[in-house]
Amino acid sequence: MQIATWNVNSIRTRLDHVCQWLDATGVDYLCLQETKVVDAEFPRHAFLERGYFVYCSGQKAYNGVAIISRQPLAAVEAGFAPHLPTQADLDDQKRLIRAQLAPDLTLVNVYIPNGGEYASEKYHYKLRWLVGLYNYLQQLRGEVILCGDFNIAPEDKDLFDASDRATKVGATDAEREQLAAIRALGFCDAFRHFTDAAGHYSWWDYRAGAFRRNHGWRIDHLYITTGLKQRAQACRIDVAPRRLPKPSDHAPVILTIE
Amino acid sequence: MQIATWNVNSIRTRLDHVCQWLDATGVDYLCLQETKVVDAEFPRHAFLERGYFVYCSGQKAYNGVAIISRQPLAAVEAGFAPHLPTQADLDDQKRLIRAQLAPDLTLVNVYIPNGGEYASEKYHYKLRWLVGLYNYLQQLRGEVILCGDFNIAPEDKDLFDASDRATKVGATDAEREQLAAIRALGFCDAFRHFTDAAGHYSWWDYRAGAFRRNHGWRIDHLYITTGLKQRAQACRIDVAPRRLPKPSDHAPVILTIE
DNA sequence: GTGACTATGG
DNA sequence: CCATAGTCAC
Repeated sequence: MQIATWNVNSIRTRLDHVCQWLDATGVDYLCLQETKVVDAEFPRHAFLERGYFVYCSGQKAYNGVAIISRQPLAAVEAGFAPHLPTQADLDDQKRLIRAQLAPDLTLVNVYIPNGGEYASEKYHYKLRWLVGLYNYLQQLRGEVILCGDFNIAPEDKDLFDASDRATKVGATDAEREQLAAIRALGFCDAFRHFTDAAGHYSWWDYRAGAFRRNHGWRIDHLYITTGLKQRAQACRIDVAPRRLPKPSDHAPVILTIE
Repeated sequence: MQIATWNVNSIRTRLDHVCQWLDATGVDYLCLQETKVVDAEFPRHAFLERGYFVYCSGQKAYNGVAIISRQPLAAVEAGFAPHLPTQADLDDQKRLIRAQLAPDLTLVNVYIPNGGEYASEKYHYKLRWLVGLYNYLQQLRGEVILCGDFNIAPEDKDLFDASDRATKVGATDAEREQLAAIRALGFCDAFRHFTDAAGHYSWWDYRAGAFRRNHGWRIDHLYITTGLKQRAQACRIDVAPRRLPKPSDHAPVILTIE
């Protein structure tokens, strides 16, 4: 079974790339972020005709998440509110969708805020959102796959240049600590389960030839609860779509579990 | 010798179409309108590497004209001012470029204002501009090829629906009278030299499936002075580029003279 | 409908 | 650098 996460930076603009990639890889579950489209205008047709089911939670212009699945999914819920009505205010931005893959297996797909400038309004919103996510995950039961665009490089080896990281959003202590707290709920970074190597990235800025020079960040992650660790067989980043004309700035990350 | 006129609706966006078309037809002179780019950013390279010379007069976002020529051209001048400094005010918008093709042969490439709504400011500007063009042409000597996007259908058979034409900009009496005055300087509509047939158009609105239904207008013209009439061998509209994906709303018109 | 502009977000 | 929205022009 293959589960992938991909920030597509507009599903309408990237539809051809995503469909070609789905046809080539045949992943079972594809978690998308930054779909940038309201649900009524999500291009479901392309997925339906390939035998996939579409579950999405989007908005105009920004954010938006979706799960594309070979199987129809149960208990699909968007946002925090269904489980944590106290933090329904964080649902104005469409950044979370979850589904039940099996009686004991939940899939959570997140698009964690970018964070803007260090110490800005957006930065604090990102930290607040991470607390919200912590609360949300805490009340889940059973095995969980938590994936998406986290906009956080967990370690210095997960970004090409960790200098000045005290104020480098995506690599600051406060963000990493929030992510560590989430991990402490029982999650394992599936990519790091297989390699310690530096230089593996999932995002490269469009500017300044960042991809060509491999000036990237590993910010797209798949986290798995302990019960899934022994079933995990591989986790890799597929750089190929980032090489295509008019690519997303992110590459998909694929987890294979038996 | 082939001379063509084509409103490309952005030379940067249409560069591939124009180059393919140049390669296929090998026209000697190509007059462009609505290049929508300042001279410094005109994509000359694509033409230079095909053995063409580029002469352009453009501005940001709107208007802009250019002559692409197999031969280097002499006496290239942009706007009215070089010959009629009194109407230099009409040169704020880049709508005219001329060149000497031979000692006795001048090529004038124009992008006549669209005219907006009937009786609007823009409509009156169009009529003023036509007077300016009349004055400009009057002082030229020798044979002249005057071509471009005139935004005027000379006769009712030159548009798909001539009803309500009293207020239909592009087909009003005032515009046609100005065009007739210009023609009376000694010009012949090269296209009409070869056919009287209706239903031949050079522009179709992007909206409402206008092209598919052939709801067009013949507003792109090549006018030739009497001395050139006997040398004219054909004048045709090439509809093929309008069928391509992401086309200009205009088709090129080609005059063949011996 | 298409393109270019400005602004914003990333 | 890329994508979106809103605006304007055609």
